[in-house]
Amino acid sequence: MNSSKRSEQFPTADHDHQTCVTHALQEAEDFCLQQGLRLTELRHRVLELIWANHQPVGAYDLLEQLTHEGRKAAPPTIYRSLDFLLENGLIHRITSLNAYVGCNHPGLNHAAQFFICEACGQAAELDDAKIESVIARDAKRLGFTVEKRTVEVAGICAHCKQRPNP
Amino acid sequence: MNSSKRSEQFPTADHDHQTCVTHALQEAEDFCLQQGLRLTELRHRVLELIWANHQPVGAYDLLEQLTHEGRKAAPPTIYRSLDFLLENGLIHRITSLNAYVGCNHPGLNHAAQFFICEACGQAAELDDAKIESVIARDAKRLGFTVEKRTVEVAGICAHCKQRPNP
DNA sequence: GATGTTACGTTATAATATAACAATATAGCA
DNA sequence: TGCTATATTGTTATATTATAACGTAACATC
Ligand SMILES: [Zn+2]
Ligand SMILES: [Zn+2]
Ligand SMILES: [Zn+2]
Ligand SMILES: [Zn+2]
Repeated sequence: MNSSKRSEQFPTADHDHQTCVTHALQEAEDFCLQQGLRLTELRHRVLELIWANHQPVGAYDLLEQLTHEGRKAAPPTIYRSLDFLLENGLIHRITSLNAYVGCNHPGLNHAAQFFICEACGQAAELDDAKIESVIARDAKRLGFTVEKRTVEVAGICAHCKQRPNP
Repeated sequence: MNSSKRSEQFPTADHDHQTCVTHALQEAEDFCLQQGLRLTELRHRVLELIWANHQPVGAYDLLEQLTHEGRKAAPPTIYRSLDFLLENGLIHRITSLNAYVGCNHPGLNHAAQFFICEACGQAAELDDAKIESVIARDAKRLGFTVEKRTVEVAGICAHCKQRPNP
């Protein structure tokens, strides 16, 4: 039971991450094919780099990796790919980190909550309907129409609490 | 009933904002006196500028206002004041806007949620224990120790829904 | 008043993101 | 096929937000 319901757990050190990557890329390819979207080589590669691990990664980190691969790349190169991936729900932006992470449920454009470990840098994506309903209730009381939610919780994950130096 | 329980409402156009300002500044002065903190002229002025309205304001906006007042100011000037005000719970940073807004319950270092109107730019600060408890429950399930919460909801406030052009 | 500490001034630079326009690739069609 | 409109990427410059580093001034305590 290493990979079942992984999207509701904090990524563990021993999980089969290659499965995460191939699954995410496959889902992205399927989704884009289905939606008539062009997952170009660049966009595919950026998505792959983002999925290298579960740590949100900065735009300029990605940019550096692209240039090290020999590709001609400038800030707009990476930001345009990020925009495409964001617009189509394939990645999330972690506002509190100015960083980007792969989405566990691509294409849904769903609300998500993130728990981010300050020790190992990993982020867990949750989709807790309860949080959404409480926010919706507050919004209703205020007469407020919700457009975008940002729920990001920083702290220390269970794994890092056990290990002093991750 | 214009100003009662204002902290749980979206700031209305007709509310007596001068009361907000004087109350906030008075509370800040009292708090700093009580805690042995130095609310210097600069810090006091920055706090006052932030409380000019209920719209989160950017650091460089504040900086420009200071320089227009004839004060010698550079980015560190304003960021150091912001740091002081943040550390002592007198203001909040709105991560999704890179902007700063006065705190309704200064000194408590409490968790807060923000509802931010994309039309008028105003932000309402809530302190919904329910949201906190749901987050705490998720954290417990994950074995996650919460350090910092960011809950920011963007959308359209009731007032702006009624008026097409605020 | 000497001394240690805190706050502020000043210059430079880091980190993140976008504007504007040119070149290229792709898709749809004559 | 070749032509044309559109989408994508390349390129250069710049905007926006934030911090590093170091010096000076104010303040407090003795
Ligand atoms: Zn994984
Ligand atoms: Zn961790
Ligand atoms: Zn007010
Ligand atoms: Zn509004």
